[in-house]
Amino acid sequence: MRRSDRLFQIVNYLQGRRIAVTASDIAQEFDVSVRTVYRDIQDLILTGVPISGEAGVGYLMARNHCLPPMTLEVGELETLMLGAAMVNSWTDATMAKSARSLVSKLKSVLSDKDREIFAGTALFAPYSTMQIPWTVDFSAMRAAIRDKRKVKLNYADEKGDLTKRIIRPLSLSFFGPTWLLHGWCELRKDHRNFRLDRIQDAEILEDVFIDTPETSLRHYLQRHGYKDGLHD
Amino acid sequence: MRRSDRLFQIVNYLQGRRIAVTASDIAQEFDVSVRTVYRDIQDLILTGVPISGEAGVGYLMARNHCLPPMTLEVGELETLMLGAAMVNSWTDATMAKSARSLVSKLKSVLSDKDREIFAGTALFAPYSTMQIPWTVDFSAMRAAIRDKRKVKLNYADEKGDLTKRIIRPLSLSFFGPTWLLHGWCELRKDHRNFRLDRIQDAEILEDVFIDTPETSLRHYLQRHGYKDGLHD
DNA sequence: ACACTCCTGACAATAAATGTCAGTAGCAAT
DNA sequence: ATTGCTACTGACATTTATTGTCAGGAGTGT
Repeated sequence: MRRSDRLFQIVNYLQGRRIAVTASDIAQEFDVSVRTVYRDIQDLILTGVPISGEAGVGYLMARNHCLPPMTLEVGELETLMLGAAMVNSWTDATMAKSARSLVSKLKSVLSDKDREIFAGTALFAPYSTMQIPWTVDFSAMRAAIRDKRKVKLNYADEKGDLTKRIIRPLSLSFFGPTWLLHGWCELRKDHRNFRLDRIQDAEILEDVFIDTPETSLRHYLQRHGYKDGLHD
Repeated sequence: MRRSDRLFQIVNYLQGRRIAVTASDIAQEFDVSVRTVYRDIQDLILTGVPISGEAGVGYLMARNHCLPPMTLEVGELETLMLGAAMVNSWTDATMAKSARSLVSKLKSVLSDKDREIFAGTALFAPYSTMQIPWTVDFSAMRAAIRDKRKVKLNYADEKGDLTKRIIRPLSLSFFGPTWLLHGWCELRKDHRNFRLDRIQDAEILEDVFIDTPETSLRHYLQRHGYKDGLHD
């Protein structure tokens, strides 16, 4: 095994671990000496990989994703940049921040010639006056989806009629100029979509839900033949 | 210089060249022997870099972009995937294809654990019934922008009134649920934006334009304090 | 045929990486 | 304070990988 391959695999190994890993563990895993592990870790840190090590504890690494060298075509890179611009303009402050740091990282690894090409691509996704504003906390809602927390909504339908309901939030979908929150509605006992701009109020509850086949996102997507061309 | 660094730099060197480059050129550029160059090229090809070599000619490489190993946070990778989904759903078939191949490449380098995390992110950008359809050839328009070709438009404004005008196309901007073509309008002698869905007809002309300070995109962006947070 | 290139194997020389050993330091528990 | 458990570093002999030289083969165009 080439050293550069081993370095890459050490990073993946550390990321797959939730608790600290000692140099001795790594040495055994990769069949090298502890001294070599110390050298490898030092080189990884020098190239910017965020590994922290504590005497008596071991090594820890934040949950990042290391991508190996990749070759992208012009169109793919344009997709990446335009996509980031769209996320920056059409999601919330948290995701916008991620989009900006992603672009910043890309720019730092692209050559000057590559950067010139982008200046000439002329594809933008600016902040848009056509956006319909929403007051829901996007990140909090995402956390509720992830942690399977029920949410109490005050929702105004297209006629302006208000309803209160408890839902199991399952996903968020971009329907420019707005977003839809998809969930299982306990009031209607069925799947429903809610436009973020029509949610008057959303309270994340302590109640946690467990997916059943009927109430799950997977079930809904399969039943409706979900189509964005990217997900399986 | 480490060998892995040199390999990466050889790729960048080849991409910066429009005509074939001999092993001898590369050897001089990097101060190594020709035999070493042959070995390096072979290793690059083995790892998937698309280099073609012809006896008597030299080496050629398609205009791709090689990214070195990168470390992305979860949010950045989510941005990337959601962005690709947005581009897939809200641009044209050409860019959608690039988006799909980008996602495919990413999936092929992500670990199984990483892929699980994405299954749980629950952020989508499906094909949307709210999209306002357009008949303009998006890719042809992008080519006109790139090649600085004037375009003859039949345009219907919001009242439905038709005008014919010749413009210098400068950029495309996403204003979900539609796109705007920005250009210098020769009829109005000023910058104008045109919704793609209101363009009845667009004919790319053979006439080529040269930017002047007044008519350029740069000028317009500076004058209007363009804001998307990603471009300088 | 000649010129110009890519390509490969073999091997001595050079460079880089590795493992062993010794020593230093930090943190927590006893 | 001592012990146990770890991270850390330098030195040096040994091992491994890489490099350059040399020789030979092949393809394309003039």
